[in-house]
Amino acid sequence: MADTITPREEDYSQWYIDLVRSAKLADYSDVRGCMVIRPNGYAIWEKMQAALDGMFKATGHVNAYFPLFIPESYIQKEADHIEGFAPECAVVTHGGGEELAEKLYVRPTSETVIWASYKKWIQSYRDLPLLINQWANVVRWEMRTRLFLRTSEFLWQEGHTAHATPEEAQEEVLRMINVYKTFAEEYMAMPVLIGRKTESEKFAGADETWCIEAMMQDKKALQAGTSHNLGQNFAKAFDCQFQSKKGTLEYVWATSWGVSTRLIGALIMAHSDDKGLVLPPKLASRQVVIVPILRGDKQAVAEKAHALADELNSNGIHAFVDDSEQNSPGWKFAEYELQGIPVRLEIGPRDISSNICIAARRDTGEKQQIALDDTFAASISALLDAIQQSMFKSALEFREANTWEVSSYDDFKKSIDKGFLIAHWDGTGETEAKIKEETKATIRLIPEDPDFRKKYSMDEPGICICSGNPSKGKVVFAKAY
RNA sequence: CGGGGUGUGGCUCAGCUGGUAGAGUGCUGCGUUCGGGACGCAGAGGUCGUGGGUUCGAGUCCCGCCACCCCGACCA
Repeated sequence: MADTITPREEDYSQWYIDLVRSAKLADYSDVRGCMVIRPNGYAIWEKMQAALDGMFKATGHVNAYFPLFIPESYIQKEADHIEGFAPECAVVTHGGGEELAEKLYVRPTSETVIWASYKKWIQSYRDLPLLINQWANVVRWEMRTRLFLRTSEFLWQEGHTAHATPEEAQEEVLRMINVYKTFAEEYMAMPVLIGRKTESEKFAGADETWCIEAMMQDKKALQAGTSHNLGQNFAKAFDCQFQSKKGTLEYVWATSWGVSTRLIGALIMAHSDDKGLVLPPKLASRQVVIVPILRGDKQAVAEKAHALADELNSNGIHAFVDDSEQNSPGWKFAEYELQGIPVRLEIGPRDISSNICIAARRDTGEKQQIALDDTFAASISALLDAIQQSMFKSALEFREANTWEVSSYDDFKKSIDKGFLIAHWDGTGETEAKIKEETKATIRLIPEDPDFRKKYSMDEPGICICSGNPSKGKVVFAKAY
């Protein structure tokens, strides 16, 4: 037997760790809180990068790269920013054997170093908008880490844009949070709620933070992406002004937005099961594994398997054959299920003689016969599409089945482990903090999707579940990662 | 930072009242197998986290240190 995975029912947290390690997605490193992303895990990140990068370019953004090291004086320029990030920064004090005149912060995020450049690049309204994205690693010295979900160093992308008007900036904030939503739903097959963060949950240095929130299989919430409206905060901190068409000097309006390797954790916790990883076909670098049953005329079986793989690959489906004789077919079935390959094809002598093969889908485990005629590639392609759709559908059904409206605080406290709770809130930070203190639930977001708001009649005024004060509308509470 | 746990072949771990290190799995070779984690035979592989101490003798007992993991408070 290979590694065994703790069942989700028994210990969800241990299941997650067991899965990450036995599917060879990541390993712990010898440095606290850091992980090695193994090829199986990195392949998922590469697929994510490719899809997102295409979407960023399609919305007019370009890539650039800014330095890892940030002078201490930069970090200190924006008051909320330093307050939010300084405690969790790694700081370089020595270089080349000598103490540095100014400490260098290993970037926890790049607003400051980027705005130092933007100040030099922006003089006129003609220089705007400036739409730049960077793929990079960042370091945050978190107190408690968890593979993919929160590591000391992680990979991400961060978009940083500069605009001439607040309206344009806000449009950008919404455009990008919607790009994330599209990516989460169409590629990750993971439904998300879109909305705003409360004052206490927003990004350090932002006027407003938008986010997408997903529900994991243990019914906890995970923030999967954020898009911030930075107002003129960083422009003022870095004295970045431009001359408008009218000739006046004005501060630039800014946004920033990012998603990280945390998405891999989200993907795992949204779909995978006790047998291992379950990957949506669009994010699987290997979509189909062909396992030949090598008996009888072994060579003929192996050749047929390779011919099928070739046919799939030439139709844009990523297929490969495992014809090694070291491991039995049973071993291969289990191994590729662990690795989350969406479709497995079995082909043996008796299939060849009846001109079929057996297809097993990873998400449901269902097996079906596929005809080996000129409809073959189209059948597999349709099967992959069906898997992608059905994964999204079941995740959505799961979220909907675990979203509840509650109207009393007693009910709220009793229901908090049951998923997303929709309840009235008086809008104050005090109440928010009290609820968090007493129930560990936080306000995940103030949803903006009109259909969602309507479904739960979120715009109707009411009474705050905790304070009993008037509430202008409902928000979504949950325990979160 | 508080609480808990663990450091012994690549991995997971066993090792009792101290006597000079073992299993499963993985790995290498050969052969038989192969439609749900097959089997036989033969091999390779360990300064027992680290520094001291007790002892004729320490993986085991004592003291210190280090590291990592898990559960909480903080965060993407």
